Amino acid sequence: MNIEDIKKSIINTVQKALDLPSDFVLDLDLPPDPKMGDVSISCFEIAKHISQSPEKIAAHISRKVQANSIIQKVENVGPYINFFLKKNVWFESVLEQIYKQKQRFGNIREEKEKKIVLEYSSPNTNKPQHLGHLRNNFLGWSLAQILQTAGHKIIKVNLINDRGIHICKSMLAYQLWGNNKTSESENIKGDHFVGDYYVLFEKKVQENPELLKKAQELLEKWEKRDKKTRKLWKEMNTRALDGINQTYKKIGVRFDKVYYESKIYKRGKNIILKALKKDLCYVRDDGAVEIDLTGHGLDKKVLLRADGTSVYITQDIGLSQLRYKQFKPDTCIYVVGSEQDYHFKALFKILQVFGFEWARNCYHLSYGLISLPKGRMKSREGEVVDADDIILEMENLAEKEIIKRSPDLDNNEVKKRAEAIALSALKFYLLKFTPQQNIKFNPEESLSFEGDTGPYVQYTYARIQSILRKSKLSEPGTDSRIDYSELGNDEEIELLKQLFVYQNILARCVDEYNPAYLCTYILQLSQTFNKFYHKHHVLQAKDNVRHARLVLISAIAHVIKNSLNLLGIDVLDEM
RNA sequence: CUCCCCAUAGCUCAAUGGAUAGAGCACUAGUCUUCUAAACUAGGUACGCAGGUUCGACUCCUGCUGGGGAGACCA
Repeated sequence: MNIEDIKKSIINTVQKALDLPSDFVLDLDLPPDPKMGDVSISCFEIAKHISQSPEKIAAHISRKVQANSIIQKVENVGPYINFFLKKNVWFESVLEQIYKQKQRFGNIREEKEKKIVLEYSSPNTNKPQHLGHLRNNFLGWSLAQILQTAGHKIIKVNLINDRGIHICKSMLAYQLWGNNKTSESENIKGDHFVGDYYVLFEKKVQENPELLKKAQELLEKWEKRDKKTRKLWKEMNTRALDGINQTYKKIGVRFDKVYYESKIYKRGKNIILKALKKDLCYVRDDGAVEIDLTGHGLDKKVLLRADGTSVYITQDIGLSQLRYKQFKPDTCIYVVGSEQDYHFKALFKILQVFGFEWARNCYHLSYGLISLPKGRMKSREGEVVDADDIILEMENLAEKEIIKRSPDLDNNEVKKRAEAIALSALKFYLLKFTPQQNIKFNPEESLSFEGDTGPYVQYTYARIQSILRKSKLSEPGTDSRIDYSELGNDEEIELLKQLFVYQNILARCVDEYNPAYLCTYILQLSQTFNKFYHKHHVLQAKDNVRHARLVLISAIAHVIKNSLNLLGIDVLDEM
């Protein structure tokens, strides 16, 4: 018997007791107080269906439902039916299912498996990534992992914004003040090297507005494929990308397909010209091509400049169509910050107006901005929390903590653990917020390894592994000798309940594109385990209890590992 | 001026329209000769304001106040 069978069986007893149609949807809840029961069903929906008071229905069912192979007893509290389950059956079902399914545990196959193009990251090649990009990268990666558990095929896509006025700004600054330095000669990571010139440009342009014109001239030269300009562009771009890719590697983020704006930016133009012929948009008096979206609750939007060149949205129109042709996905998800909410509303609407039906299945996963105590992050002024810097800072902190605890540890092992712990703290910190929520960055909180943090969960996992190692049963298996009726104290029941609902949590993450539910969940699971740990012994318990508890904690470890991996976080066997 | 997002404890965040609104941080006092104290235990405080829908609202709707973002031939 598995978890699904148990749920169905409980629901079925209620359906039968009331002669409800078998497709009548009933959901199981957890009662607020464990003393009330193990699982519950509320009667409000049933009451609507059979026009009786929910209290009467609950009372009726609690009298009528008999104990069976799963249900111990039934009680009603007002309009709620509370079920007490037979502990041994319940524990055995859940724990053995986890043991059998391992990393597949909790995965729910959607009826229709979809092909999904997931665009995330999309960096500019004129600067290194900062905290906001990390949020994007972590969200995108985690979401890809989570959606895969539902059987969806995910194509992770990156769009490198390697062209445009912002790129020319750093190029111009280098031309003027670079003195032929290189990132190698200065021993600076490529993206930082380029980013420094971008910041320098923005500083100098304050004193000398003429520089902006020069940057625009440079852009024109670039578009005309001027040899010297292209050479400089290629050099600086290669450096910047090299640096960005190093950061990707460090944080464990990958892509299935990478697009370069410089290669595809002209693509949207033809689509717009075709739409023009069909009168879906129009040429303004000054020659620019515009679309009127006021009928759709939006504004007018320029699609092509008077000189025929592309604007930002032009290339997005082109790329979305290109990707549709290449992959024929069921859904496209764009992971992009909330400051572009309007842009994507307009983009999807324009595509629909142009007759691309698939645009209805495009979705902008908008996430909130990160602000610093001083205010908004500003790349152009260098007022940012740099991604590489904060990772390094956290690794150093983690290293200190590790050495404090294990002074004799091998240096390589220290480095390895420090990296895992630092990234865990950072990833967990950024993922535990609901994506839509803005984050007020608090340096101390984010650098912490204690409390509601990734390392806390990792620590819980390491504790379990330590017990399993000492038990000589690193993988306590299903065994007919295991007597699950030995389990049943408050902490054990609470742990089992949480394992029981894991797949519901995961399903919500899939449905709502939201990894944060998993964060909340593993924190709670870890807390409950740590309470159990302090109150009850595993290794010192008598034989049959010990064995059952080993299976329980092993199952918890599996679920923690699964969850952390879905968040892009590695576990450690020792900390 | 218009549109979008947000408002919960001193601070940072949780809470599929349902039972007594939860964590962490900070503060106080405890717990390591016992499976790793990155842990645990005990202390108390909150749904911005005003209406509405509902058997039932932190959750949905309207208005207001306050904060953030957008409405560029920037990306």
